[in-house]
Amino acid sequence: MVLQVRQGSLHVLLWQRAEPPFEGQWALPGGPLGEDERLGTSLGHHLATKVDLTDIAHMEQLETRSDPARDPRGRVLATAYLALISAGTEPRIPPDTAWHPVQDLPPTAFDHGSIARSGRERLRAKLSYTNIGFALAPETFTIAQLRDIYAASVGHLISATNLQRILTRRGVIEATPAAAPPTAAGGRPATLYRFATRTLIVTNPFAAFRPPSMSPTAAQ
Amino acid sequence: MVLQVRQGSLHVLLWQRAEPPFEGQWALPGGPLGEDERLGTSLGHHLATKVDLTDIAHMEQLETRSDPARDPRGRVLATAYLALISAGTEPRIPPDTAWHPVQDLPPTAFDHGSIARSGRERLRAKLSYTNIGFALAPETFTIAQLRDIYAASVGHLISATNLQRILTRRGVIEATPAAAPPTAAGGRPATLYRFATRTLIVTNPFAAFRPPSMSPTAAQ
DNA sequence: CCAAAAGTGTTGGGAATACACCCATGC
DNA sequence: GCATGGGTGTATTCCCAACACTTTTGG
Repeated sequence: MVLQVRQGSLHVLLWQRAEPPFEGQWALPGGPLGEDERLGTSLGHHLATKVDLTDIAHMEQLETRSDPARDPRGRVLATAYLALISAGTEPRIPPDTAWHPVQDLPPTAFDHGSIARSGRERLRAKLSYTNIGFALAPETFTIAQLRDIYAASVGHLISATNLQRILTRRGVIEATPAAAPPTAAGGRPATLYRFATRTLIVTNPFAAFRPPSMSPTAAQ
Repeated sequence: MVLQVRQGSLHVLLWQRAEPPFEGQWALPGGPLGEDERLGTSLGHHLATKVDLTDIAHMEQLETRSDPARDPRGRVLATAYLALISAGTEPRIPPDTAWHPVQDLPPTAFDHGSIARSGRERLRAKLSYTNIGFALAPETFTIAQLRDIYAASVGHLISATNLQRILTRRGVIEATPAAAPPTAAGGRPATLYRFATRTLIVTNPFAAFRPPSMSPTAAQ
């Protein structure tokens, strides 16, 4: 499943089925596994060829669905992946695909609605203890932009003030020398930030049960 | 993969292969998926019939491995599961299987060593933000016993004092009226505790980015 | 009475929220 | 100057680790 923050809310790319089963309903892009492929590279090929998606900022495996009744044509196993695209990039997509808000899905084929919701949960959880936001944000961004991306992904308001402090204290984002000019309405120019690393890193490993005498200063 | 805390450390149940490939090396128990089964029930059947395991306290899916070279005989997809057994139960197991400490594995077949380590990581993480300890602990237990189980699973010392406070504050464990008698060396009798619920519950959902004005008191 | 084990009180620090306040720009 | 948006200072709260201290048993 491909997720992107668009117009202030989290969207998933869906493909409208032209044939039964589930004709006319919306499905996640994907396809059968090639004989000598891994699941991840297979999905990469399907996304590139079918929906012309090549600029995926992060991809990870979600879960494998195995209900024998999930496909009326017979047993089909499906391994779902989470793929993220940075806000602002506008991939060319075929006419039978469209972006849909995850919190307001159209009728979906198979168990794809449930997969989309579980992918959203995975993203929401990882935003709070990893740097996975790098895959949703553009190369550089203002804190206000990043706050909107986080808010759209987790589904509730986020304080820009605290977001900046949390992510800088953890070393997830860093300021660049550049600044974004204010709009016509005025206002102070916003510092442009970037993610310190653009590969997935767990930044908040221990919610509790820290090892003894692993003081936060020693953790540096 | 079946995990249990035994003799103060986390063990995994392995089966010694009698035939090539990987003859003599140790593999995770499992087997092919039946035509009309789900992955989870299939694994349940394999564990029950092959290694006589029926008392699994918790099971969840880990990940699906798809490297075309992971099995020299040809392409085999494998979906790994994490299955936990309560400490103290002693399942009958066939003679060609044995418990091995996860931190000191024998030579393993396929990618099963890597799967075992990733399962341990999943368990370690979930211990800190869910009640998953219910699946490793017996029905009732003293805090000292629970501390040993947690320490074996996460791999470092745990303070019984703080463990008790954290888990009771979160409502994960609760005291029973009963107490365990002290040993011959004396000492105050230990209160017996139990897990409030014995199904998986996320108890620490927000490591950061809590919704606004969701005060911890209002969260009750 | 003493050793041993369990449990409670208490202190200190780090992290996160909330909010007041200051900064820099356009008009 | 004033509105607007960006950023910092700071108080409060909560959570957790650490450790001292009390409780309850066996010998």
